[in-house]
Amino acid sequence: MAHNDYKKTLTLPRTDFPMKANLPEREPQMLHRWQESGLYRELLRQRAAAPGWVLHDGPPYANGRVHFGTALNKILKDFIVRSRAMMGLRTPYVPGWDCHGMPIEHQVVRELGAKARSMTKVELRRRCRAWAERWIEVQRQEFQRLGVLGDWQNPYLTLSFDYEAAEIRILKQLLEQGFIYRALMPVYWCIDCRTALAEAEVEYRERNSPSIYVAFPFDASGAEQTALAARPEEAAVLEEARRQGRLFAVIWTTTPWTLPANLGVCLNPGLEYVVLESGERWYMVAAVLADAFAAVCGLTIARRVAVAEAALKALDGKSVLCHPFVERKVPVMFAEHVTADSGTGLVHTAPGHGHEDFIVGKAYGLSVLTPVDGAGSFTAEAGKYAGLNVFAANEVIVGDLSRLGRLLSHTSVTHAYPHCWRCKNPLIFRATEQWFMRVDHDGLRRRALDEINRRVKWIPPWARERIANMVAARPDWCLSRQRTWGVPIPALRCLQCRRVALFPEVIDRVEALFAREGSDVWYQRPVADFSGEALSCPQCGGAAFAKEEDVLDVWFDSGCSHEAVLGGRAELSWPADAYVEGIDQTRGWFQSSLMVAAASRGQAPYRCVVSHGLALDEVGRKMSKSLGNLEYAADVVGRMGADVLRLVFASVDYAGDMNVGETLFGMVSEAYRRLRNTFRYMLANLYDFDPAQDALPPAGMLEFDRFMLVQLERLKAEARRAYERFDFKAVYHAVLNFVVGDLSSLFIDVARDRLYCAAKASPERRSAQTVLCRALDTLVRMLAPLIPFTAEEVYSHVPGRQAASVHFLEFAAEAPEVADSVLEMRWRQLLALRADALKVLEAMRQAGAIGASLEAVLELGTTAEDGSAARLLDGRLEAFRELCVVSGVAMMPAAQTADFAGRLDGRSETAGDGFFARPSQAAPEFLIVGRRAPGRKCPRCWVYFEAPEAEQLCPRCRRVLASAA
RNA sequence: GGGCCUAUAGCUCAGAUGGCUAGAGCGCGCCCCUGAUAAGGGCGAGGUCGGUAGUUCAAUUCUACCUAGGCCCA
Repeated sequence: MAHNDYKKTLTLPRTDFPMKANLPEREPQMLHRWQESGLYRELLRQRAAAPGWVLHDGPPYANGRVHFGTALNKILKDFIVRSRAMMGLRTPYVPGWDCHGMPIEHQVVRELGAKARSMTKVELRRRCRAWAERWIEVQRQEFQRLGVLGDWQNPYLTLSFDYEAAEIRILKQLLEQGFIYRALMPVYWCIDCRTALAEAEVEYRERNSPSIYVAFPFDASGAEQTALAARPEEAAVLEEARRQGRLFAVIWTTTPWTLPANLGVCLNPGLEYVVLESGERWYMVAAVLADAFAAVCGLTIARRVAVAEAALKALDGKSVLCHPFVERKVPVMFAEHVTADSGTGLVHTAPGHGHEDFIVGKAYGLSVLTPVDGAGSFTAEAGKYAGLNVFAANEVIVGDLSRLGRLLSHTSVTHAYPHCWRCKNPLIFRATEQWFMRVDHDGLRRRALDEINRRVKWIPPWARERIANMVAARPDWCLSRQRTWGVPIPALRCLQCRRVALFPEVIDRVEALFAREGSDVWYQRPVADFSGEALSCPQCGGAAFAKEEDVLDVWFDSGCSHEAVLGGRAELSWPADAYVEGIDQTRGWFQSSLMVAAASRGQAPYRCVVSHGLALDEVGRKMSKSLGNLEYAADVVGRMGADVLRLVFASVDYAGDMNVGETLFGMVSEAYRRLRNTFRYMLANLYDFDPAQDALPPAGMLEFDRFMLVQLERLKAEARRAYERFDFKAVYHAVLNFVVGDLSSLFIDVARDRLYCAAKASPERRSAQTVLCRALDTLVRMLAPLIPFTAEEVYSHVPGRQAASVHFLEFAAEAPEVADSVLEMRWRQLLALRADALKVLEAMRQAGAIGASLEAVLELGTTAEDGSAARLLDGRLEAFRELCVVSGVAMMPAAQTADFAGRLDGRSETAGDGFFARPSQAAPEFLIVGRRAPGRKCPRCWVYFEAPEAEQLCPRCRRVLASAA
């Protein structure tokens, strides 16, 4: 036989599985097949009897394409749903969309331009609906393309009739329970969008504001005051100053425009105050801020008199101050929100323009003055400022203060100021009539906190404290919006007394009509269809009503989803097992859902909340259109495939923000190729293997192969634990380490000789194949939740398939029978010895003595006198030879070992005529010597051997061929 | 200003109750193989574990403060 003919006698790898993934083309085909075969439905059918586990989808906003952030969220959800399914659970997943709200209305109105103004609400709403539906379709396609498995044919939409009806039903329930009230209260107000905004719709941006110190004169005409100073002579001086109009209380503000609405000045009861003499005037400020105040206002202080505590107390609630430019006496009040951080320790208070101001004002019985309309212009109540825009008025007011001698300092500050999240314009705080949900009614806040702290599991754990802090501090929820695109609040206004109210019986009719015809009916039908015949105003008995047209906050829409979706679908259940959203939803959906559920059901709507960080760009900047670094999922998927994008998200720690860029993509693409190729190699060596027939029981396998099975068990357990705690990066890294470290560079390298050269059905080859088959089966299941397309493709080539799709399977079962700690320990030692042997071989290679490792033989010596070390290799010399992939391994006589030890003389390596030697680092009693292999290379297996010239092949290959013949 | 969080090799991640020369994969450098081949293998160089102070026989691991960054709030 000619030399190169022996190749035909080998069992070389063989497979159709392509090395090149070509995911952008292959994945859509796979997706099509899944859709055709109804994979999602079939999976649920197969798990029909299994315990359910529900991830409730937080609805993305139906506007725009799917970018990295949205993709990250859906992919994490898919990891979770798929991995729970592979734990044997029944995991229905109903995706949803948030369809109402300002962003859509904004876009639609902008596109319509001037036409929008002449449109009826119903027409405008029709456009908004069409807009939302268009984007839902786009996103639906894009989410599916990412490989996200769910009920895409029947998603939930907040604009669907039944959803709107459910939402109205919850509103009614909350109303009847006493949570809903209407009040005049300061709220964030966007003068551009002309609507109230929820906390969650506010974003803080840097803004330049005026910074002014304003003097409020003490009322000179008033009756004699309590002595402000303790010492009689000082008190007399101050009283004299007051009578002459030379005594002032000083406040600091950055919103001059709120001064027309000023109704008082707040002090902190815990602070000490002083009165400073400068020129003719006396100024009252907090003691600790006195110097800073004087410096800012450029005042020279002649005298400093402490204000007596008792005198201060006596001022409480008394209208002893004059408004700086309006004919108005205003009281001194005490409030804890006043701090000594900045300003003067005295705070100008306008109940119509500030939350704390409102609360203090309420406590002191002040009215709520709001001389500003919805467009941000002063009303007649503001006197001479009527008609002015509030921000434009700043300058005018400052000018007036200056003329009147009330302005002590005028500079500007740059600070974080609330802005509208949609139009990005600065907001104002303005009291308007709004609908609210009362957070402290019926112990709601306490119950919500109880749920947060005791019942719900938070991942990562610190998310608990965050939401708890927020809920503990949150104000009542402003539910109403003066917009068109939303679920109408079915309130009626009495035409006689103008009182606005919600009536349960009206809501019942509304609910029924919404369920049948959608919420447009509110605008289409006459009021009588809702009010019924007998309705009368509880205040005045009036019987004529008009419809109010405020809509519900979109956060209330989505906050009801647990009820509308989990409570309304047979395959789902309440509460959800998990909510999974970005950490920003702590103030959004996590909270709105919780408030609604805790109020209506007394319980959180979720058992567990997983929150993730933001997807940032390569250098850690937030992705945004304006920066031009916004990446769309579809672009990456079209370039690299969904599985690579998914693997990217699987590889990083989602608890924090992630820098997602080309570096990461490059790295993960490489890892993907590595995984894919190893799969390919495993498949290629299993083409003639039927696990049912050919697999060996562990007891029948080679020691080394059994050791590999033990490693595989460890991986299995690790991955399972990682999936259980939603730690996908741990799965990713564990799998990659196993594939690269244990399989590719170790097992495959070592077992290759057996796979290729041993007889096809020989135990040593079947043993190796059994390892490959079990590893392949385990890995393909383990990775299925992360890379569903590739896993399916691999699985379709796996011998002895048990299901039509890998996604119907469960994670590989544990195999406790392979555990063998003695064997494991022994092979760890052998591997350590191998690592040292490889260093010897490397030294030989560097010196040009060998190329391939089979060109070398090794000799092992042991310096341990009792010979215990050598026992490690007892009967395992051939196994160790395979492990090192050399042509021979032998033990050295003691005398020779001593000779080498002498030559080494403590050095880490030595070389001489035809040998390289080094002591083992792992097991110092061992000494390893490498030499060039004697004899010649077997043309079949490439192992060097010594034999008479007549023998072409090595003894092993001769045996193999003889047995085959 | 307040709350919560993060900071380990160029990159992505490990490092349990504090304890030997801090690990892995990728990338990088050098080399090998050509029967996984637009593959595969070996060896190697990379880290004062954000900084400072403290507790301790001993700190990446505990405490305080600081710096940088993130989210949320004022």
